Amino acid sequence: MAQLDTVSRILDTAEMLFAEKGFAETSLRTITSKAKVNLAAVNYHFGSKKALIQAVFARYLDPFSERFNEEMDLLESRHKGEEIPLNAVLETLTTTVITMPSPTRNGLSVFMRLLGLAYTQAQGHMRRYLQEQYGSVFYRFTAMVRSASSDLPDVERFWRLHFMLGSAVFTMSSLDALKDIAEQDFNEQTRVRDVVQRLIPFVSAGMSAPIPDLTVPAGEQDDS
Amino acid sequence: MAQLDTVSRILDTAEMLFAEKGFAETSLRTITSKAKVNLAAVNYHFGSKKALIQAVFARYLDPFSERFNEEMDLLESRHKGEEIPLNAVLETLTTTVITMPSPTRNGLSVFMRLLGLAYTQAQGHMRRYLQEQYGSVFYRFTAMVRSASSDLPDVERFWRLHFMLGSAVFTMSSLDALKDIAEQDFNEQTRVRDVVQRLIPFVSAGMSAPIPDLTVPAGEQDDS
DNA sequence: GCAACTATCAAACGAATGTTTGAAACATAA
DNA sequence: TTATGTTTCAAACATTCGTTTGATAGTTGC
Repeated sequence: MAQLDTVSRILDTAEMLFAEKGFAETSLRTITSKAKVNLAAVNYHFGSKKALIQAVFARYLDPFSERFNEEMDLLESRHKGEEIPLNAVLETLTTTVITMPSPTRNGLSVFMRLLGLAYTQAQGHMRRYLQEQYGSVFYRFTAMVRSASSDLPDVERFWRLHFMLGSAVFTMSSLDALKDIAEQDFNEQTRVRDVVQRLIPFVSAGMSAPIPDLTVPAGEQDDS
Repeated sequence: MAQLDTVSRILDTAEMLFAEKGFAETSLRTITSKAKVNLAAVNYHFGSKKALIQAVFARYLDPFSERFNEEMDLLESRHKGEEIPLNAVLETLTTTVITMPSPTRNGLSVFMRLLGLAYTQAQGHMRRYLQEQYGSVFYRFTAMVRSASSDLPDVERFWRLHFMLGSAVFTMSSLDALKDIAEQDFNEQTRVRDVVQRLIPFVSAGMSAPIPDLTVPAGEQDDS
């Protein structure tokens, strides 16, 4: 019990601080002092700071990817054979995100922020870890998007998928700041699920936008 | 000459390394050794690391915001009195970005990557600096977007504006990697302007997507 | 040519970081 | 109890960081 208590106190505090300040900017001393555990506890229980970061992610992503896989199973079984509309695919993702029970009481916004950080702050080890650990879930999702937008040329869909990802990741990673601004400017409390539900029609419309004409106006230089 | 050489060698190297690894992860020693200048040179010429970071941004953003203001002047004079369509506003922004001469040969992707980092890695001083220094340009842009989408509720536009920004910054900041993948997967050379021209209809469609219903299903908890 | 200023440099400073150590406290089972 | 294994703890370790220092060279103005 004692070590479990220590372990999860570290995880809870680290998660909070990482989401708040980023990984490099959060020191083990800050974590351990705020968690009221000894400094050496992190290295004892996790091995290293890197391993702690991965553990924080794993606590969210393991149940998430499992649930997301189940939801995708369900979605496929509901549309057996027939084509799955893009909106259904997107909604499966977002409802999984929204209804995910959180390990801590911090809820969705911490998870979002962590995901955003993972993408933007991750150099090397983190990106590799996420790829190896959760790459297959992501691949399955993109495959569903592909068959849900079979009318799109492959190149076009490739870019739009990343436009979509960009909206999500970018918004997530500065979600708290944006929420503050929004609440200040519009006197209206914004819930995370609201942001996610605003995101859906946006990216959905973007995905089915008219395909642009890429003809280059004559006489303009090429910058590859 | 000698000090200008040192100053710009520092700026060039810092810019490259910042874009590559982030701000906190890039040490002055790495910068100065790669730039072949003395370690103390940064503090001598810039005063501090923070000031160096700001100088790197200023070298891009000063000419950019100036040009962008001019382009917005032009756009307004072309639509004197009448309403400016959203697409025109967006295209003004993107063509300014695309045609911006870069201080270094790194080009657009470094600039975008820096912008992305500024948004996601910036705690405190950087965000404040950008706000104080270039807030007015950004505000003018958002004002144009506002009057170009006057049918949208303010809150909705606020979030969509950031979705839009997210697509752009995220895509552009990993543009080199994405371009490589795209060329490898689709055997097709992609120019930066192509990506931008794909981006426009995407975000444009997103901006005029149907407004979502944010009703909370009964019996679900509130996580703000 | 001398003075005043500017720029470079090696070296050190103080603070902060992640990690390791070895002893102490605690728990578990024989 | 005794013995074994696990967890906590204060302290120290070895790096690394941004910054400062004081001496040395280089340049400019008179």
